Parts: sequence; C-alpha cells; structure tokens
Amino acid sequence: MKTFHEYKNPSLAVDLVVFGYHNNTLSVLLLNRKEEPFKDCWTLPGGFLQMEETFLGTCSRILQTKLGMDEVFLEQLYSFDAPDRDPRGRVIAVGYYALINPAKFQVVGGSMANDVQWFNVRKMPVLGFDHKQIFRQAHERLKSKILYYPVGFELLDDLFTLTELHELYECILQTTIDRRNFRRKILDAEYVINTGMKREGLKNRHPELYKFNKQLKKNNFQINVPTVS
Amino acid sequence: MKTFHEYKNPSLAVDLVVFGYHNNTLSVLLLNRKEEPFKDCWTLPGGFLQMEETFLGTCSRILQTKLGMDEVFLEQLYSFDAPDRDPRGRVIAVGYYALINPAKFQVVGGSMANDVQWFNVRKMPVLGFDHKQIFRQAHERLKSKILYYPVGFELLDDLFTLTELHELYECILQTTIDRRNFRRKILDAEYVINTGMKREGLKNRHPELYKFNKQLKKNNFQINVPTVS
DNA sequence: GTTACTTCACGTTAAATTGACGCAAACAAA
DNA sequence: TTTGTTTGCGTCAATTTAACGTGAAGTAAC
Repeated sequence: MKTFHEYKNPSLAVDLVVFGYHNNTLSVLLLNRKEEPFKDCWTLPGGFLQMEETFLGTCSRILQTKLGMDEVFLEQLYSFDAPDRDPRGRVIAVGYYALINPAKFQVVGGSMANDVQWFNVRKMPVLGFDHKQIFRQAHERLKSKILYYPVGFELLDDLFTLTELHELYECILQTTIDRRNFRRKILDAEYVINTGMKREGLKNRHPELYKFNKQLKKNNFQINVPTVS
Repeated sequence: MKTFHEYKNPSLAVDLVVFGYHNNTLSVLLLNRKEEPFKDCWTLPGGFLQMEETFLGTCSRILQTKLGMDEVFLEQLYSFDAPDRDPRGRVIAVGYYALINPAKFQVVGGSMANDVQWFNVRKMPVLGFDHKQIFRQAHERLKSKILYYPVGFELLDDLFTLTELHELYECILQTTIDRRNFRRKILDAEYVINTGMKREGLKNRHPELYKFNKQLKKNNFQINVPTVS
C-alpha cells in the first residue's frame, strides 16, 4: 500500500458548550481569553485535536485541565467550517456539549482559575469566534433532546424530587408545564424510581426522592409543550 | 496579533451517503475503489477538504466530478474520529447525506463511470474504511427525520400521488402504515398541494397528482409507526 | 354494454392520550 | 388549632389515534 501523502490540512479544534444547572438557572461555562485573538473576550472552552487523540479525548483534556472535571455526559453537536471563523487561519471546530451538575465539580482551571465563569444562558456576553452560533445550536439541541430523552438527571443530584425535575424542565424550555400532567408522564414512562426516602427539612410537605431509572428503554416518553403561535 | 502556528494536523475528508429511491427501493450510491487502500472494495464517495473549501463545497465537488449531479438536498450527519479509521494515517471524516431523485441524474463519474453503482440499502456489500458505520448512521437519521420533517419529496418527482408518497414511507421505514390514516396526516399537515391533475395511463382509477408545499411550516406533522417490541 | 377486479378518496367509530383542573394529606409556623 | 403552602393522586371533557368500511373511478374480459 502506498503511504499516505500529507497535504496541507486545516487545524481541528474541539469547542465545548458545558451546561450546568444551579439555583433554578441554566448556565454555560465560559473562558476569558488571555491571548489574541479575542483577548479579554469570553469564549467557549476549546482546544486543538492532537494527532493521536479522539474528539472525546480532547474533550476530557479540556474539561480536566481548564475546568477540573471529568466523567460527564458528552455528545457531539455539529462541525463548523466557515473559512473565516478563526482569524489565525483555517480552523475546523467540532462542537460538543456537556451536561454537568455544578455541585459535583469545583470549577478551577490550573493557572486560569478566575477566568472561568458560569453565565446564565439568558444573560450571555458577546462571544469570540463563532461561539455564539455553537452555543445557540447546543442550546437548541438540549431543548429538543430533553423532550424525548432522559438527559435531565445529568444536571441534577443523584436523588431528586419530581418538583425539582419539573422546575428543571420549565427552566430549560422556558415555559410552564402542568405539574400534574408532567408528573404522570414521567412516572408512566418509568423515567424515575421512587427511593422511598423523603427530602427533609423543608417548610412544607416533605417530597419523595427519586433516582433515575438506568434500565429505561429509551424514547419512551414525550413531553409536550404548548406551541407558541 | 501573533500569527497562527501550524501544528501537524489530521487530514479532513468528507464522505457522502447518497440516497436515491427508484422502483420502490431505497438505494445508496457506492464507488468501487481503484486504489489502495481497499482497492476493489465498495466505499462511500468522498474527498479531502481543500484548504479554502467549505464542507458543502467538498460535497458539491464530489457530487459533480464523481457522480455528475448538483443541487441536491444535503445535511451534515456526524464527524468520525477513530484514529485507525484510515490505514494511510489520521483522517477525520465529516459525514453528509444527500437525498436525490435518480430519475433526475445520469450517474456518470468522469473516468470511473462504471465503478459507481446503486445498492439497495438491504443488500449492501462489505464497505471499506468505517463506511458501514457512516451508512448506518445516515440510514437511521433518514428514518427518524422523515417522521417529523418533509424530506420525502426530495426523493420523488415534482408531481407525485399520495400512494407513491405512502409507498416511499413504507419502504424507508420498513413497516406498514395504514393508507387512510397516512393520507389524513399528510393532508391535514398541508405537506402537499393538490394540483388538480391526475396521473393517466394506469390500469385502475387515476390518482390525483400533488406537489410539495414549500410554504409548509416545519415540524407540523408526526407520522406514527407501530413500535416493534 | 355488462361484469369483474383493483385502486382511490373519503368516512366512521372505539380506544387512547392530552390538557385543564379539583382536592385532600403532609408539613411548618403562627 | 388554625393558616398557608407544597405534594400526591384523581377526574373528566376534548382531542388524537388506530382500525376498518364503503362507494366511485378506472381497465380489462366477456
């Protein structure tokens, strides 16, 4: 077999949209760049693909070194190819999004700890590169995916109440969902398992704690939201 | 701004899954390779991304030079990164799938005309590289997308009968769909417009010809198929 | 022409699902 | 005990779905 002739190739970057849910708010982790281009501008955390690395490998490296986290839900989003998306030259970006529970991770990033910050998805600053577009696409993906696939629990503690799950859905979808109908859908789909325990110490009735049903047959439910027209 | 330092980068290829529908059969265009690696093996048509090119640019180039077609429905699928997916070295592949009406195109490809061939999706040969995986993913995408998005007409003539559209759905989804319920769904969603014309020359009652409604508000219908369990 | 046969177009109906609520038990605080 | 709130379970009308019936439109055979 003849050996592979190496032409000049674009660089390949992986950019991450890391979603976290905390205090009834959906947030995204952004990095304040310390170098040109887009110095002092907020951007998605990202990194270049090393020659022997897989995309998930690059994701892990970014999550660990810049954000100090590991073992999170990751899904490939889309690849971005606009020729002028990076002023330094031709760079293709593969977008991934991650879902994490901020309570489980200390956001510290090596030397650039205080340059990493959570931003409410509804109060996003101007982003460098084409990261606004990547963020938007990730946000849309999350909103549509959560309707038919159980990803919500990735953002919550291992044990959660149905009210907490309900609030998460309302927050992500930015709409109101009838509490009782939501409850019926989630329970009928066997999305969750009742642990029998209750969350103590609240002012009012103590709600039951559920955990995610990992044996769930996928695509078993469909949350409906009122169509805005 | 300091200029961009070019590390060694993986090559970037675009691989195409071109679907066509003909004689009640869903097919994919494959190329018989004349060079190593995978010489004499069937593979998806593909090509390397040029330095100034967009993904869609590469797609068009492949479609034109290898297959002699242009202006077709194209959608990005996924990017494939297995380090050993190409024996020549590190090659990242961005998968796209296309939907075409074979009646509209003469499949000829420059010097390699007779090396391009349609294969029934249910009688696929062994494929080189990781193209089986890319094909499978494209096939799954098509099957799920057609349920909630009007892509079927991309595979049909400009004018078609509801029976033809119905057969297309049954063929792609490999299931039976009630003829009368299907008809109602499609008509209620305003997926199609009745042209008033009829298809002549058939043995039995002459069915009405419809065209796709380009003003269709997307995501306006949901075809349900019996869940296999 | 009449009959036979097939497809096409349009209904009907029972079952299932959805959307919009009601209500009482559980809890803390007054 | 009373008050106010949240939680858990239920009801019911409206809508949607799944399954199936029937007659009109067409060709071919007689």
